[in-house]
Amino acid sequence: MIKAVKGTRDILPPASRVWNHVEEVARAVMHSYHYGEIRTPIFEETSLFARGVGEETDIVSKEMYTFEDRDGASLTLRPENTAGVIRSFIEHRLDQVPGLTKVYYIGPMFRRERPQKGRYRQFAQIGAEAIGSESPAVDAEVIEMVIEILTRSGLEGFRLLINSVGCKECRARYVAELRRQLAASAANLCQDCRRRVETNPLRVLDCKVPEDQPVIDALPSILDFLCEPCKTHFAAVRTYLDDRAIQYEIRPRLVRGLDYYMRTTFEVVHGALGAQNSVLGGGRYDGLAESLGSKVPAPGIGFSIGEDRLVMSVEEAQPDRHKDAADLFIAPMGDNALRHAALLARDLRRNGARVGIAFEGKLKRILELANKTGARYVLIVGDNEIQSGAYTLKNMATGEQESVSRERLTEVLYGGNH
RNA sequence: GUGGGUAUAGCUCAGUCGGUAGAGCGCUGGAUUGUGGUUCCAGAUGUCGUGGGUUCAAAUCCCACUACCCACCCCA
Repeated sequence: MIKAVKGTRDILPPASRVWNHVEEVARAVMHSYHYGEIRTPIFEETSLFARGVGEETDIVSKEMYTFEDRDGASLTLRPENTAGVIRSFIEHRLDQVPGLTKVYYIGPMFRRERPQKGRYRQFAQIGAEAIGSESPAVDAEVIEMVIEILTRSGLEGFRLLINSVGCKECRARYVAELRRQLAASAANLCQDCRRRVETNPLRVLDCKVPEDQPVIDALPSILDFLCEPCKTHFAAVRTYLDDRAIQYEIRPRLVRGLDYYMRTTFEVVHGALGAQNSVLGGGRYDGLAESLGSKVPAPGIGFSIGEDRLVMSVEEAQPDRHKDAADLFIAPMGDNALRHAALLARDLRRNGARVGIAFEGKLKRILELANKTGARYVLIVGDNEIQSGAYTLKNMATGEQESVSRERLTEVLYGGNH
């Protein structure tokens, strides 16, 4: 039997309803913040991610789906979408378009990792980017927007974590200091951390090995190393979040994995996700456009929600809020009735009702089916009903039946008295 | 890439000391000519993950492999 490849999966109805719901909420919220949808290709030149995400990151060094095109070009399935959006921004000279560039995307990303709870090789992200301003007010609005999406999706019990990772200059000073202190206590660190001291000292900060915690606790906070502009920026972000009464926790240890982040970084965590407790991550990336070849500065900030994880968390909160069920299920008695019922179903559907129709089977069987699928009403259409112009409408919850005209049927379905 | 766990019906799982497989749910038909849910009756579905070994005999013991899950690394 051919099965879905490792780390990929089918989203079937009715579970797909939750996905639809989450996406509808996200679109509505982002439209209300005046974001427009951007659709970029699902694969790009490999060099885009190497330069954008960072050559040394795990994503680029060992997780990309890279393949050679027939003409020899190296292409890669996108592992994230910020680099693609910035590429598009530069290519189409969106800096020339009046106002901030505010775009969102929903779609699949690909990383060749070992799958586990909340982690897939093909996964979906809902993300947004606001490009063209360094203002901390934009940071706050982006965070407000993403919190709005989570809340209106029905997510409960999540926590917002924020931090500032500084700019090139102040982070470099901080990293140097970390290296200095960690080198001194390397003997007390786990294998991974000893390696991290060389590769990426910031990662030592969120090491989970208990034995390492004393050393980590003694390390300085990056917030004490921020230069004046970065300090001011972070303070302003916090003020704007306070204005909105958005609850957050400052986590100086919060480091994001992608190289391009600077200044504001944030993350939302939720308990339903196992070891991958992060529902979304985001941050500011002021130098990214230039490093991808933009001749003009294009400071930006964005986030991406792990849609798989959000859906998982929402399901945890409200397991059966989204049921698939027909408003009306039509039971035609015989071939004549089926032809009549088909036209009736079409008209009712055009008016927005969710209508099912039984193409075969005895009435008993059809009622069983309607019952199992949760249909609210069954309409029995037989030759005598067609002739008399009065159908038999059965309320499946109460078992009551009435003889209804076409007008009365419409009234029951759309009249709001049910 | 590393570690641990699991693998028996569509799903969730039981299966004793090695004697050739079961339950619940679901599915199909009937009790009911055009009336569902509850109930009753009947029925179908298995490469016991794959391959090998031990044995008169393997779902069960041994070996290898594969898949899935969880965790590490890292991230959404």
